[in-house]
Amino acid sequence: MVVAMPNVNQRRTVITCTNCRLNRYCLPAALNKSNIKQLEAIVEHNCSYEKGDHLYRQKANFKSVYVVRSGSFKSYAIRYNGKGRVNGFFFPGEIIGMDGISNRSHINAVQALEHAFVCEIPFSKLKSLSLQIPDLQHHFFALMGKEITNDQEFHNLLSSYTAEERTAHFLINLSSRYERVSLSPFRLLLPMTRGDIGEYLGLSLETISRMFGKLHRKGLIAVNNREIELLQMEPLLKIAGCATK
Amino acid sequence: MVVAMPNVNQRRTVITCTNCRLNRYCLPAALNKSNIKQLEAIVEHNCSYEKGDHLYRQKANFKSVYVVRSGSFKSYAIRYNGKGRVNGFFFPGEIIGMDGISNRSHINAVQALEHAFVCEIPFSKLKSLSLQIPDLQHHFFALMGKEITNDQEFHNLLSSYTAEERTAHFLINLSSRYERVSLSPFRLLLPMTRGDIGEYLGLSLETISRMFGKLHRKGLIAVNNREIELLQMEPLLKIAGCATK
DNA sequence: GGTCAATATTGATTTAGATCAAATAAGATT
DNA sequence: AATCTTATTTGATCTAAATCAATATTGACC
Repeated sequence: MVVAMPNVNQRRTVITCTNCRLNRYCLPAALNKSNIKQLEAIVEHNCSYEKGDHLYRQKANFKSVYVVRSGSFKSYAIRYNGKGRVNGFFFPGEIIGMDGISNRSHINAVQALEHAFVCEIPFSKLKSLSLQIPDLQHHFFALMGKEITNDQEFHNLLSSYTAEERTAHFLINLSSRYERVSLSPFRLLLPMTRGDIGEYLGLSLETISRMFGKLHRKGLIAVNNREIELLQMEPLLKIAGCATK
Repeated sequence: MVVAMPNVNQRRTVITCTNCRLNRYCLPAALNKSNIKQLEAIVEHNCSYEKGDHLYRQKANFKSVYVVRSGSFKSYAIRYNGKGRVNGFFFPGEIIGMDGISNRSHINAVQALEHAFVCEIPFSKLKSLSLQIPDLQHHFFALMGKEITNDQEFHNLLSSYTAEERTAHFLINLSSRYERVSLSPFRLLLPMTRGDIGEYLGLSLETISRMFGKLHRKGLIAVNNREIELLQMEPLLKIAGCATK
């Protein structure tokens, strides 16, 4: 089995925000030491999930947001007419669960793509703490804002990009998210299937496979099943519609 | 000229949140009377915009969020490669500007589709006030959460709906937003062009025109230029992929 | 190691919607 | 009212990606 996201926090010591290797990318990033202690107190650390386990299901009551500590997840929604599937992937340091804030129940289901750990943050406690710690409130507004801008940029992608452009964008996006948590940005181990990627990008799984082939033939990537190597970033960035600078 | 959104607040009296006819759908909805007074104090009421005026442009500094009081707006983004266009429409009672929260500058431009008034709420003041008024913080989290779930549902639409389904969904969505502010949910006066709708839905303007024709031929809507009448809601809801309950 | 199920690739064919191209129609400007 | 511009409709043609179909590969499980 390919383990895309190495499980980096398996030591036996008690894990806290203070000693977590992801604390620079997570909520503590915005806080001073004493505030971090306060945050730590409301967080349930290191909840474990096996591949295929659900973090939550569609329409589940919303009570917490979650931060991925290791492993990865996909979120998906199926409407009553059967339409719509994967709408997000989550990697270490990223927050899951904002789809439940507005009406107290999740519109998506979230499932582990591999063995994974998350930290659970009860939202009511997070809100209370945010009233006391302005930096925390500010940071959480910023995180939600980031989610909004990401989703809107994705709207552009789905409404105006070709299959090749979407595929390149997907790889570039993954690359920068891997890099953020000190994983190689050039050698991507994908935890999801071609089918998952296709649903996410609004393409068929066959098209994903073909686009990987096309980018490979152009010499921009190397493909070995779930392992994708990015060989030439500049042209990839260009195809992906990202400013290269 | 078709005036889609009648300007409902043109009286000469001083306009405040307390006497605004939209206060049930806006931030004050979550607040008690004394809190509303506090909110009122930080809001710049009734800024006026003519058709084509920009509320802000891409990359403009973020300082405020805005609530539409009357009229309507579209938001759009153009990437450096020229791809991507309209990504949102805004009607009375709706909030504009969340695309600037995460990194202090707007990723979209927002332009008035007709003569319009907005209220401007400086975000730093809103954040400070939210620290004092838990209900306000809660409500703003909910509003941002709503934006997130809307965007994600739109992801599903763009990745799995046919042209006809998207068009029906668009009309149904508009209908419910019009109804929310006491406008007719069955007689929609569209302030935007077919081209705007096409960009928004990831379709060509010709396809929008054809889909309006198709829904008309099925007897579900009547089309008279920018005026669309919804004649049969049940089948429309079905095509739009909405549970009819 | 061998079997099975899930996943991925590759090719052939089809199709939904884009694009190209006029012809109208509506609004704006004089 | 007359002109000009912008928006809309409708038809003909083209094409990107879906779908259908057949292998091939990989990983999971006895």
